[in-house]
Amino acid sequence: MSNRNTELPSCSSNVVHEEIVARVNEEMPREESLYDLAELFKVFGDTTRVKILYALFAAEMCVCDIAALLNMSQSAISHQLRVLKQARLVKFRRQGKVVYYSLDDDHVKQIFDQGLTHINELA
Amino acid sequence: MSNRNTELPSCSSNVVHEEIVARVNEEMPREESLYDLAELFKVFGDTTRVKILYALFAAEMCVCDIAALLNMSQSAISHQLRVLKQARLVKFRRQGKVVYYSLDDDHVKQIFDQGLTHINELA
DNA sequence: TGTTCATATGAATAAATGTTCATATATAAT
DNA sequence: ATTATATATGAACATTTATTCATATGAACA
Repeated sequence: MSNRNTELPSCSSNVVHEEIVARVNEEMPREESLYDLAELFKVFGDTTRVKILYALFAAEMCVCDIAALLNMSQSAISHQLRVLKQARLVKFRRQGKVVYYSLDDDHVKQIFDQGLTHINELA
Repeated sequence: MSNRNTELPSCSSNVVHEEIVARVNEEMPREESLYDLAELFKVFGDTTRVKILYALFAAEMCVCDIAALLNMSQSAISHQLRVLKQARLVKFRRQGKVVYYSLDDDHVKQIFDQGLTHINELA
């Protein structure tokens, strides 16, 4: 994912609508926000992680429970929980040997619901 | 702790909280919805595509404009527009040699705004 | 102490993905 | 027709990523 900064564009510039490009450029959010946004959605862009988050919408669960629910290995779940943890989407508490995970964010559900709305309207 | 041994996965099942797993399993959306949702977010999970969509929030634009705006090759933009087209997030119209792209969805902006809200509250 | 068990993690592997390069397609103009 | 130009697309390449396997960590308990 490299972004070289060469100078002018690829098309011959009499086709580029300079005013529009300039105006849109003004209205674009900061580069960093766009990057962070893509990073957030990247976390949501995996079936396993989506399933884990939906599971945690319903209840706090231990790693073992989640693995059982999704019929996947403990290791796979643990790796993905780490991703969710790093994105600050889940939190956890330890109780003896067992680690319980739960949601650490209020927006996820809303974002997912919006996404489902979009999907359902396509169908 | 009484426990049947179903032949579920990885951890020894006396730790799995069967009732919780069963209940959560009931509440999970259909497998297909979860898959589609992840696919949708996968589309949002790339900086270039996020930028393109934000650009189209502001105005209808031709491929050349977008390439100029983002300082990227026409080919790269065209490839990504194809992904957005397949996800039915953008539509286009042809006018002579120029193809103009615009948004084909009302939810994207809302989803993105939710995402930005999330990000900003982390900061 | 040593054992057991739930979870975490590093390394390896396979699969997916974004960009570039070269080229094809489609439209307009000469 | 021929040329020019805006866009699309296939192949190649590099990079990222999800899972597995083996093993480490950390807590309870005999």
